[in-house]
Amino acid sequence: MEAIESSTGQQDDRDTRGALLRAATFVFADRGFDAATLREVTRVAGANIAAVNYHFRSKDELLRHTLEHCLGPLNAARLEAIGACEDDPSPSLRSVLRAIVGPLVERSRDERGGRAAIRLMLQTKALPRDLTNEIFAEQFDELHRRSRAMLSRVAPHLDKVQIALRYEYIRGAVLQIVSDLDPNARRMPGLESIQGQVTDSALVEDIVGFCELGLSS
Amino acid sequence: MEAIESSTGQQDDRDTRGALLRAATFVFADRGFDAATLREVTRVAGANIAAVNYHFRSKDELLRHTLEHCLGPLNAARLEAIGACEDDPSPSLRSVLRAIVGPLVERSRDERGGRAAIRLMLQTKALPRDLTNEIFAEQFDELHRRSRAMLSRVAPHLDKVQIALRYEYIRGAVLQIVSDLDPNARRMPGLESIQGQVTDSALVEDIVGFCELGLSS
DNA sequence: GTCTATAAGTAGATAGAC
DNA sequence: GTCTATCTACTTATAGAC
Repeated sequence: MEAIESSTGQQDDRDTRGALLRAATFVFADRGFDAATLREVTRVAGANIAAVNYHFRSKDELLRHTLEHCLGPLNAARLEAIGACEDDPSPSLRSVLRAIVGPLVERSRDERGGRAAIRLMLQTKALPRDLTNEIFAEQFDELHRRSRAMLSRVAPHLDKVQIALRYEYIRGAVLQIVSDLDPNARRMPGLESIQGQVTDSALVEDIVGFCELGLSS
Repeated sequence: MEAIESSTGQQDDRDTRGALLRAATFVFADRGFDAATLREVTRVAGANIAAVNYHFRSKDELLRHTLEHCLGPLNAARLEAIGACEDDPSPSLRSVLRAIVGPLVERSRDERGGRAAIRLMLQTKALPRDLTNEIFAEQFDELHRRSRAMLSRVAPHLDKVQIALRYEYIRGAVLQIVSDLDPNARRMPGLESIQGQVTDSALVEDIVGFCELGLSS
């Protein structure tokens, strides 16, 4: 019986392997992969130091599984949102932008995996490595391709290069504001009025409004 | 004579202290502060391992001086650009956006310190620490305050919160595209056409155009 | 100012008992 | 599967000769 449960890969509660994944998500996101130690991860997980090398092979392999564990759900939500646009016979620019922006903003507020996923995305952008580049390519290349294709459909006056550039501006704008709103971010003078007051949906609408104008010609 | 030159703080060539600063800029930016070792820095600088603790006190203090060394010139260029707008009796939205975007894009292409400065900014955003937060506050808080004030002047239909949000979107868009164009960034399918062809000035004008529309109402 | 040698600590990984 | 104990390697930092 336990062998069957173990083989599902969805037994992330109570068992050591799942506890290690959740602890690694938190510790890697908080301190960075290089500064994080396996001892810290196992302490948070309530596991023994040797458990990491039993369940995963190495610190690198733990990072791989951790990224897939926390980026997978985020990616799935974003793909579903874009998929809904693709199924819409007459999508609007605004609805496509909501699909691109919404899932990121909403999940970034989630204490569990969402916020950590954002931090790990920023870390990977700031410190590219072969291991993480590979994982991010698997996770996000299809999403970005389909997102750009949808943007092209609803903004047909822009050519391929313009779409690619502006899609990056949109991604950058979202990541910037979402990381500003992270409770761990440094207190920026002039942003205090934002850092606690803006609701998710208001923020999404504001970003979408900005980007809609930016794509309007 | 040498004592006078040493006291100017501008003797970054030939001497060990300057070589260490330049090497640290490169190594910290490339591998990240935590993964970088002082042995690697001193090897690149052609100096001895003990030189770091003689010229700086510790790895942390080397980081502090390195950040000030490479963020200072970038910050000065950005402050000068905003200052020119402030002196303009009737500045345009476009000229203010150029002042915000231009120096970052232009310097990001500089192999020497500019590209490293961008990478270090991204790392600090992704991995906030007391030490770096403190330095970034000293370096950039005034710049951001004055940039937002100028945006308010040329976009008077937006209130303080809207200005603060949209200033973050602008910063995010610039940092995103600039880090995409870093030769060390991962090869993103769909961005190949951009990663080698767009000129600095064309890129600045494109970002400025996008943001100008985004601020237009 | 620069070097060698080394101290003192901690990292990831593993062997082997249970 | 989980634990203790330990191995090997590498880190920052420093003492002291030159």
